[in-house]
Amino acid sequence: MQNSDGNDINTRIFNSVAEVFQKAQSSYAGHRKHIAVLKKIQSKAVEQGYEDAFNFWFDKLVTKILPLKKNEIIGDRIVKLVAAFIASLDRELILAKKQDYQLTNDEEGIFSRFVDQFIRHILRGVESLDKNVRFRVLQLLAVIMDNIGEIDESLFNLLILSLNKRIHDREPTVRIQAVFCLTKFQDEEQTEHLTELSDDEDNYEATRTLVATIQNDPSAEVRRAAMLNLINDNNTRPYILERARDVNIINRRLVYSRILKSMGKSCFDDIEPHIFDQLIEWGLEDRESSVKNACKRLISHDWLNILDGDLIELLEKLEVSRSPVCVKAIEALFQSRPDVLSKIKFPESIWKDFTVEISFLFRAFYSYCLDNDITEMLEENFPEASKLSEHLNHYILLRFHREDVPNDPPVDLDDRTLEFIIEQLLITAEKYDFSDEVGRRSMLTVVRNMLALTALSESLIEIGIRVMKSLSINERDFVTMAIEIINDIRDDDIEKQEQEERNKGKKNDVSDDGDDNDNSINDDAANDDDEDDNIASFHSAVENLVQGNGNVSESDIMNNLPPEKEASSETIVLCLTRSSCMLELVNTPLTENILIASLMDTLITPAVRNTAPNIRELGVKNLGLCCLLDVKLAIDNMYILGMCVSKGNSSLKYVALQVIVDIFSVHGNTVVDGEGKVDSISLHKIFYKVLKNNGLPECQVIAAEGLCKLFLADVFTDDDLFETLVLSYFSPINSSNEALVQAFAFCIPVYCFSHPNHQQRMSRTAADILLRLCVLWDDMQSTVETRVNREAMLKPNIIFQQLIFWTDPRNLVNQTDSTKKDIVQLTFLIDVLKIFTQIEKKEIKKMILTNINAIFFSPDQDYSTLKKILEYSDDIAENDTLDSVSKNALDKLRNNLNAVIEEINERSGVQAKDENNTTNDQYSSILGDSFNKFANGTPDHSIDMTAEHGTGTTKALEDILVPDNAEEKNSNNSRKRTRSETEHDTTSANTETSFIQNTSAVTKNVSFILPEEEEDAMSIDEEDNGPDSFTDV
Amino acid sequence: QDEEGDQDDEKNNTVEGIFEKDLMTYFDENLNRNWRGREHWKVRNFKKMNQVSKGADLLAKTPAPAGDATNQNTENDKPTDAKKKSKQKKALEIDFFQKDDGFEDKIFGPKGRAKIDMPIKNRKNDSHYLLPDDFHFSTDKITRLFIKPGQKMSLFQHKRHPSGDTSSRALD
DNA sequence: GATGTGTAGCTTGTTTGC
DNA sequence: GCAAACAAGCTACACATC
Repeated sequence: MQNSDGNDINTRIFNSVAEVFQKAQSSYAGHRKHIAVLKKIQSKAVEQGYEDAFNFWFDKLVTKILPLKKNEIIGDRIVKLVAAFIASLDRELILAKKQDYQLTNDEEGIFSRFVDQFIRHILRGVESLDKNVRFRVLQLLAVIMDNIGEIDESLFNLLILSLNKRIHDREPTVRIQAVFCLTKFQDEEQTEHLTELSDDEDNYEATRTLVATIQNDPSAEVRRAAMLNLINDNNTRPYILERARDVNIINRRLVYSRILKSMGKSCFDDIEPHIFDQLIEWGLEDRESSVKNACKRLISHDWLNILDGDLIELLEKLEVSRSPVCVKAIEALFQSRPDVLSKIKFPESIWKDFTVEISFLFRAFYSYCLDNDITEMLEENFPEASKLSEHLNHYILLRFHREDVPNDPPVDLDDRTLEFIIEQLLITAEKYDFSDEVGRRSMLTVVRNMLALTALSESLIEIGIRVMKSLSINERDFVTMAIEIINDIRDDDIEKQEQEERNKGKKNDVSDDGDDNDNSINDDAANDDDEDDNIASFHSAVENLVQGNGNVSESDIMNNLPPEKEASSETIVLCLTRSSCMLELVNTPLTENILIASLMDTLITPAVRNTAPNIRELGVKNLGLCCLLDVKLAIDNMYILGMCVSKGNSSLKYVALQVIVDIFSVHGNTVVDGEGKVDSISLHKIFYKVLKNNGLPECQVIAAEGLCKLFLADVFTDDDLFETLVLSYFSPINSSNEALVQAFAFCIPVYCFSHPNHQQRMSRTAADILLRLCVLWDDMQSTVETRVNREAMLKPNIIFQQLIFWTDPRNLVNQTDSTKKDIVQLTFLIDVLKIFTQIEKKEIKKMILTNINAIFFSPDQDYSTLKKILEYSDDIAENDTLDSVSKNALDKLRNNLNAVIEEINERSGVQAKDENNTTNDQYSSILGDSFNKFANGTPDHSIDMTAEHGTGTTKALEDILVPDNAEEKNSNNSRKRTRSETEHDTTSANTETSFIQNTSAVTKNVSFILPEEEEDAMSIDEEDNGPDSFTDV
Repeated sequence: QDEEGDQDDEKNNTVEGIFEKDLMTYFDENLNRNWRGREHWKVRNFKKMNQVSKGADLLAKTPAPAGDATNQNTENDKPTDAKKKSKQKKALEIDFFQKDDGFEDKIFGPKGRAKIDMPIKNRKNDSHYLLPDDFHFSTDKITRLFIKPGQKMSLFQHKRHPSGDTSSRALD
């Protein structure tokens, strides 16, 4: 080949290819043509023996687009061009092979050499330092992956190696492309190497990598790419569907709008039932409406259409009796598919042939029509009440007295099914129209008879009682009927026992009951070391305090001898279940409800004394429900309830705690602190202890939620207890108690934003909370070994942000124009600035300062307070050595403050006459008055409040205000010292002692977080007498 | 200013007591996204009261943090700037005819292993980036009594006395 | 890590085509 | 009559910058 000719051809190839690229970069428009041209250039080059030259220049030109950013459209166009070119070559080859053409010129070899060279070329950039290059390389690989034919093993290995590295690339965009590439290897590997489906390590490698990625990649988009491209088979499906709870909204939505939708009918067959239920529940209960809507659409649109609009079949697939969320599903369906709604009919012919699905539809349809006032549909489909009761009775008979049913139904329904149908009918009945007296009476008879059945399940008891309530004339009528049923059940049992005794002879058989009780007592002992003592004191407490137990002696109870004619424990449970369901629906005071008082004597009080845990718990619940109806009863039983919480086993604790909270919710503080009453401090201590005890997480949640309720209701107003509450939210030992964290995450902001007084309480305690947590965090960083444990603790900057948000007056509801003047957050800031010097770690100082500008300032706020903040921050700026970031933040704060203060000065210039002669301090007194005449939460007010609650933490908080050693050394700032000292005079006589107290308070708090070191350290109250204190009452 | 005063009066007359429900939905909606709490908490505007309760905006339009006034004055430049930027972007074109010999070396250049990989600690996450169980705390849940869920307290009626012993009277 | 800007992936509403 | 196609507008997340 001649040199000049060679150069000429070489150049011509370069120019031709470059020209194509040049044109193709500006638009997708001519791509078809460009590809044809490229092919022509290639084949001509090959003809002339310049195959390598073509490949060389092609690769060289593609290199040019590698550094282009992700969003650069030019890059995408060239990538598309390359992909289309390769795809076109590949397609031609396949077509040729199929049609068995003679491949004259080794097209296959040309193609594979081109591809091989191309891939090897761009792989040179796969580990480039430029992230864009890595991105483009993998993007190119991803788009050509489907069309590269067969590649040799060394290249294959190189590719896999590179991809497995890039799946851990620093950049999410690169990882996404790596995922795209890897997905192309799944299918091939499985078909190539897998004859049977197994999770054999080597063969499943790509899929395994993708599964690891879908779960562990920090980027939502990468997980999304894996989710949408992972092969969907029995092995991988759980990992894909699990993404219905991905933290990312889009990923969750895609499970419903893409994954499940595309699965079509196989959703019902190929997904495990419990996962299927979960998916529906997650979807319909999602916090995000878009996810919820996607799920609703899937069910009511896609799935219903798949099943040709057969609603019953859809309900079958949803397994309505298994998953309670189906109620929501069908509601959504009714709402979005009026066409379906109008087709639903309930002719009388099917009334006796109800199935699970039909009965569910019946109940849901009725509720929907009722809620939406669709009277014509109600009239058309639902019969008069007497008919309903007749049908209900039919199914009750089938379930409980099958022998009495004359004609056995064609289909044999099992007990569970029948109970479900009965439940649906009862739910319908609760809201049914019983204006027809005949219908009402017949339904009442049916329901009363049903409630007398001892084999009735708990859910049917509950709904049965509710129906009875709705049928009753008044509450008295309702209570009478319920108690009649309860008495009958008990009397029957006693009669039965007597009968048996008469039959068998003697009472030799102490039977199972006694054994059961013994066992359960042993169970209790396992839970608590000193359970025996507890039971003793428990019983004596019952003895002394439960009303109307005059005649039973302690020894009777201790010996566990049932009084004569006592019903069996099974029967007692039946009675207690019914009575608690009844009591839940009663509202008239006990004084007007003599029957319930008698129920207390005959059923409830003995149950509270019972040694069987389940009976005792039911007894306490019943007792609690009665206490809600009578303040006197509540007062009398506060002590025993407190005992149950402090000495009982976990489930008794759980119930009793709920009862105490409910009593407070209903009766307020009248139940404590007075003659013969339990004092509130003791009860506070109980709450402290439960809240602290992370061995019983469920009880912690009740304590937390309960305390929040009571604070919200302003029943509790103690600052110390409140601080404890907030501290347990942030405490790392509770970080794994999700329910607790979520309770606080909801309740604390509701509390803070619902009333200025609430926000002020937060503001008063916030700085101390922050300081304690900073100290703890610092401590944990140095002492705790594992990263995971260290990360259980929130970083101070997050805590600070949170506290700033909670104290921000702009978040208050019921805002008035005085909100702008609110200084509740500023007092928090002042407290923080005061404790700032106590913080030693630069790191923490930085975290506080860099967030300090989230504080809200406005010229409407109190001048002297703003001025004070400025002075404090000036002090810090002068005396602290800060890194530049902290300093910038602090300067920004000072600038903002200066601007606001300046604005106040300007405004007041109109009012104040001789402003030139007035010092700032004088200003403060003038403006302080005039600017705060509307604001309730002035600094004076908040100080008053503090003084009012001057115990425990508050003391500690005041102590914290005292400057620490470092401050004293640095005492050239006389102004600051003077201020501190002045304040200090009002709170404590001796600086030295205060300082010591302060350190001890901090230490003490540390042990609160790590309770194993000091048992009662959580209780900030200094003089906690320990567990026995409650018995001293 | 006068307008605000009037609105406030109106608020005080209408809001008191009546809008317990509105307050409840207000809290439910605004705290919806922060249910996970702790590290997943994010600052977000507590704003949408207008839509929740009919006319009365219980939450005054939050005054924008300092510099509110400056927003409207000199804003003519910004849109043009944006347009310029987008034009500049579109103007980019590659000269495929230019042969730059050092180009490939720059791109494929030396491999500085360190920076291009994700830190090891980020490669595995025990949460698997899944949400925790949702316990669905809501105003509805917390206003109900524990053992008598049919009975609800009214927690959001605004009461005068912080001691408030009788103010939490439970309602049906 | 705080901040501001950009953008993917919808959602909504309207039009157009089969 | 329904679905596809399209623009306009929205929001959570990602990216960029300091």
